[in-house]
Amino acid sequence: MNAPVGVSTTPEATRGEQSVTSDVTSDDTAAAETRPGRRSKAPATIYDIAKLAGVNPSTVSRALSKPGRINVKTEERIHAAAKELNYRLNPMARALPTGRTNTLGLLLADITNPMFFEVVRGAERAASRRGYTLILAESQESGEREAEAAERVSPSVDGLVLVTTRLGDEKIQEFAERKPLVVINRQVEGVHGIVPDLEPGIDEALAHLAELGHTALAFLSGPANSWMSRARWDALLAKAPGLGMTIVEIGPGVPTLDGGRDALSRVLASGVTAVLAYNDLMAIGLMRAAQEQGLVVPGRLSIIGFDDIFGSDFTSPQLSTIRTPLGDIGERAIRLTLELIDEYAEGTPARVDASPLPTELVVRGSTGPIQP
Amino acid sequence: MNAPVGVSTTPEATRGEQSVTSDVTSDDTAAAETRPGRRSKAPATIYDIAKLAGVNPSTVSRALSKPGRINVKTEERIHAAAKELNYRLNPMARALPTGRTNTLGLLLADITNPMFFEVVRGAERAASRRGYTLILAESQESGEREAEAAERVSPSVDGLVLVTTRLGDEKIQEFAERKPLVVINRQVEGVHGIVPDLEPGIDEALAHLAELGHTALAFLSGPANSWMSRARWDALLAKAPGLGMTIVEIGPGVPTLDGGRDALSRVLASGVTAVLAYNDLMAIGLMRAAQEQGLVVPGRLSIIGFDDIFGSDFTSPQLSTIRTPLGDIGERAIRLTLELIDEYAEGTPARVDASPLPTELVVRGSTGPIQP
DNA sequence: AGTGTTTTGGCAACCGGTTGACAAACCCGC
DNA sequence: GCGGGTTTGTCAACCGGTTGCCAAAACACT
Repeated sequence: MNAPVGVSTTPEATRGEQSVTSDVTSDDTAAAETRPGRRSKAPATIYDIAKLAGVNPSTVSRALSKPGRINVKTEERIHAAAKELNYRLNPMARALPTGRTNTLGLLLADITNPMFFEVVRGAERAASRRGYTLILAESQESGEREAEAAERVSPSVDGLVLVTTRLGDEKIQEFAERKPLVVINRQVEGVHGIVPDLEPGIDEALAHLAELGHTALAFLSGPANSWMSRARWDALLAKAPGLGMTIVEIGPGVPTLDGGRDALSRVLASGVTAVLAYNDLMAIGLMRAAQEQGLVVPGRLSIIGFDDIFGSDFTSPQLSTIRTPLGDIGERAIRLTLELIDEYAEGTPARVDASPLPTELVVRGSTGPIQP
Repeated sequence: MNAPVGVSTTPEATRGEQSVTSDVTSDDTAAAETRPGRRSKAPATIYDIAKLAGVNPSTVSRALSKPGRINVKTEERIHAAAKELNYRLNPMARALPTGRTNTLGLLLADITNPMFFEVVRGAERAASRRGYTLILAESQESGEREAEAAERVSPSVDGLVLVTTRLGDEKIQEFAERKPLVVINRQVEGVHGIVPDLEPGIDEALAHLAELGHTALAFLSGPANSWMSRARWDALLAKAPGLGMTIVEIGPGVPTLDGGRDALSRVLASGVTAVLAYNDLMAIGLMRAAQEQGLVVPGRLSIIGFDDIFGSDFTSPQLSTIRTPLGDIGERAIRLTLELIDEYAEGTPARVDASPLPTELVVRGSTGPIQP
């Protein structure tokens, strides 16, 4: 009844009224000058270029983004005009009709966690290689804020990467069906995920501890909803008994220095001689707390972290840790996201690179022979 | 001669052909369902809402962004429709006519430097409080890449913050006249800058060292084009002699662990007993190199860093350092940028908060009495 | 010279919002 | 019941690009 039907428009106003003067072969240098006003410069548009080069705006558009589509001579003229006007494309104007922003969102739980350094580096590398810009957002380890951030960022990116997300599976799946999405350090039904291969690192770590004579281990687990914490625990649980070692889980805990500190009393009470912590931050926190109590590491307690973050070799003793190939993970996540975008746009099925991303043990000073 | 003049258009195609069925008071819940297809959901637009609510799109626009402009009854109906369609505004479409993206760019030299943690945190806090989203970009300590990043990010943000930029003054001024721009840790003629007040921290540090008996100091300087490195050196140079101490500059060096390491031989050769490094990373690098040579810190060499970054208390001994209020700096930079944006848009002159951002000495273990 | 084919460039619609201008509808007091 | 002032909602232009369609121009080949 009230649907707007067949509205007719009056003729469109003339967009470019002829600017009589300004001979095309203008006074070269003088052109760029900006007189007084405040921050004057209204950036040049393709319409300005078109006028200057004496062609249609659509021709400018093509000359600039479809090399070869246009006569070489014209193309050159247009490029010259663009340079003269110091033209730069308006990404929003381009995004509107095409729906592509050439931008990817990377959501981190906590910028303050050095774990993300290499992920970001790797991601940035892969993205810029393909001409994409990354936009980083932080969720402060809160699922709610993360959902909000994803919501906010989502409309202006072509794809999303969630790093060690705190979101629930359903929420993730929901986002995944709106946009190409990849999760890092997590596996969710129907969603692409990039996870390291824990096995080699864990095998080495367990062998290393066994060799040092440890038989009673503890795992300091991370947040209860952390997929990766669970994965690490599951792997340890599966392997340790086979080597004749006992292992207990202590946690969950917050994945920070304080989370590690807070676990000390439970660690001591458990009577174990070696601890694997969910991540390096917790390992370091635990180590510092132990040292403050006068306990010597590794004499009294051997400690192993996960990830090999920046700073894990600042401590004394330096931290032994199971290194995760974070840079590769970030890089691969972006590459996969890009594949998904192509798949969505062009129908070419994404090839997913399934080669393993192995972890490895880095032996430093925080592990040692069991006290006689 | 070839200017396009007075083009007339044919009637605009009907945007919304009446979708006969779908009674407005639709089957509530059932509506959201998405059938098969690939990632189907084409997001709802204000046109969809308009159709559903039986009003004009412009009314929808106003209902959504100008509360009060529209009859309460209609507004409610529109909000209901928006909710039902799970509408979310397309930021690009909004940005195009208004020229405002509600987005700010933050350019960092190196994400890997923990110095930026708190800056980013503070900035994020201030930005999101005002409904702005931050875009982080990294320049990897290269002026060229930084210019490129600024160039790339600039068109899609309302303002820019440069943190310890490696750009030249002219380049910075150039960007500043295109967009509201604030620099952190730098002062440039005609550009707004946020810098900490070095004096208190440096005074305390010098007094502390004097008290410990040191009389021969060195400053490990950072990159040659670092304004902040120069500022720190200048302040030290101005103060040290007055306290009866000698001071030499060793540098320039790269502002990383390795930069600090590499300076060791020159430090030892200089015969000083205490060193202030351009930043904590260099200080830690130097300390570690010294310890590897069997030199005891602080016995043989006292070391002070700058900034108090994450991890500066991981070392042993823990690093004494001159703390910079990084979070406040990030926060204030964003607030100022926002003021500049308002000034530009509404002409209300920006009020700049000029209260000092004092540094302070944090005494930990890396400084001690001079060896007898 | 005449016809067929390929290039080249212009036209106008479109992406999804915002906004100035204006007219219709409503409200008011007298 | 009427003039004047407000509200409310519609119209259409606009932001700055992209792109399908098409006609004109250029080129090729008999």
